[in-house]
Amino acid sequence: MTTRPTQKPAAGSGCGKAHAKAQCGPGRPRGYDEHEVLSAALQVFWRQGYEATSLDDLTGAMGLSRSSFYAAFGSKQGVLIAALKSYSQAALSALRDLSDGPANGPEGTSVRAMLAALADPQGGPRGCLLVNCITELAPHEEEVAAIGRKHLQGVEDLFAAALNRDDPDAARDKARALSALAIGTLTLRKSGLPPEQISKALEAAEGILTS
Amino acid sequence: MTTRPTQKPAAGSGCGKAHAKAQCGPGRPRGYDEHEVLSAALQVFWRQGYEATSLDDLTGAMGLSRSSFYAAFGSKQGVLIAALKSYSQAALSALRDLSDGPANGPEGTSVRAMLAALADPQGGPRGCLLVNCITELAPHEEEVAAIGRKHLQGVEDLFAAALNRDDPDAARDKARALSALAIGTLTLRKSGLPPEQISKALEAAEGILTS
DNA sequence: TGAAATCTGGTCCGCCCGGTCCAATATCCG
DNA sequence: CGGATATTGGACCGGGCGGACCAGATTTCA
Repeated sequence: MTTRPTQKPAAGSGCGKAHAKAQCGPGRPRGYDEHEVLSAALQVFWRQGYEATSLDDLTGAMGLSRSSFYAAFGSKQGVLIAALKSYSQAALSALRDLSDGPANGPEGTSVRAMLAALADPQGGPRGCLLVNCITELAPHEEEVAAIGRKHLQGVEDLFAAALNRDDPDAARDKARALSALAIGTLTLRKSGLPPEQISKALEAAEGILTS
Repeated sequence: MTTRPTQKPAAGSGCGKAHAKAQCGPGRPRGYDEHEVLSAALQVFWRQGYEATSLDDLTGAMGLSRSSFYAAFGSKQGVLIAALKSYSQAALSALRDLSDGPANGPEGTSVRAMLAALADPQGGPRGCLLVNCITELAPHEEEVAAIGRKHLQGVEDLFAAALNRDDPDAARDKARALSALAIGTLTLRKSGLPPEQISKALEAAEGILTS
C-alpha cells in the first residue's frame, strides 16, 4: 500500500515479460539459461503434477530465486503454460519426423511408429505431460484446455496425413481413434501394466488400420 | 503433550475404524448415512481432483464436522480410498450388466455397449474418477495404483469375456486395446472434443473387433 | 439412574502455500 | 565515471492447509 511508483515488472513493464531474449535497455543481464530453467520446471510438473508441485519445488529445481522466477514467468500457472507450449512443440516436431520419415516403407509403417512413440511402452509411469495436465486441469483452466486441444488436434492431423486414405472423413475418424488408443495406453502403463503387454495390445489393435 | 490416556480412535481403537455399521459397544449412534457422505466426497473428488480438494471442501459437501470426518475415514487420503473402492464396485457392476445382458443380439453388441458406456460420449468433461486419480496419483500413491490396477483388470476381463473368441490370448490383447481406446476418448472429451466426434471415432475403431 | 462408550461442533496448532516487496548488486550506455 | 536499468537473494505477508484436541450431547447397558 505504499504510494511510491512501484515497478510491477511482471504485468506492466514492457520489457521483462515472458522470457524475452532481446534486451530493452541497459541493465544487468540474466544469469541463467531460459530454456534450461523452463526444461527443469517441465520435469518437475511431469513428475509430480501441477497441484502437488510447490513454488519451492520449482525454484529449487530451476535454480533461481523467487524474484527471478516471478520476473520471468509471472506465476506458477505462467511457468506451466510456458512448459506446456514448449513440450507440445517438441513432441509434435518429433512426431512429424516419424510421420514423414520412412516414406519408402510398407503401408502403415509410419503410423505404427507414431503409435509406438506416443504410447511409449518402454517409458516409465510418468505418461505424457500434456495428457496429465489435461486430466488434472482442463475442466477448470481454460488456457490449459486450449493448449491441450491444439496439441491433440496436431497429433490427429499427423495421423490423418499418415493414413493418406481416399476418404478424408474416414481417415479423420480413424486418426482420432488412434490418438485415443495411444493416450489410453498411457493410463494402463501408469497403473502398472508391463511394457510388453502394451505392445501386444497395440498390435492387436491394428485392425483399425485395415478395416 | 498431555499424559492422560488419549483415545486416538482413528488408528487404534478397535471399533470405529472404516465406516463400520455394526456397533461395538454402547454409545451415541452416528447422525449421518455413511453411503451418502461417501458419495458426496466422491463427487467432490471427481469434480476437482484430489490435490485441488481441501478438507473444507470435503466436510462442507459431506455435511459433517472435522471430528466426524476423521473418526470415520482417518484422513483425506482415507476417504479417497473409500470413494475409489465404492466407485470401482459400482462401475464394474454396471458394466457387467451391459456385458451379459443382451446375449441374443448380434455378435459384438455387448462389446459396443460397454465401449460406449466407458467412453460415455454424452458425459461431461469430468471423465472417469478412477482414471483421473490414476493419472494424478498412481506414480506416488501405491494404494491408489493398486485399486486402479484391479479396476482396469476387471474392465479388461469383462471385455475379454464378451469377445469370447477361440483364442484366449488374442482376446486378452484385444480387450486391453479396447480398454485403452475407451480410456483415451475420455481425455479427448476433456480437452473439448464434441460427443458426436467421439462416437464416430469409436465406430471407426471397430476394425479391432473384426480383425 | 449412573457409568461407560461414542458421536458432534468448535477451536486451536504449526507449517507451508503462492505471492509481494525491498535493498543490494551487476551491467550497459553516454 | 556516473546514472539508468535489470536482476538477485532473502525477508515478509495473509491465508489455508491437514490434523489434533477438547467439552458437551446422546445413547446403551447394568
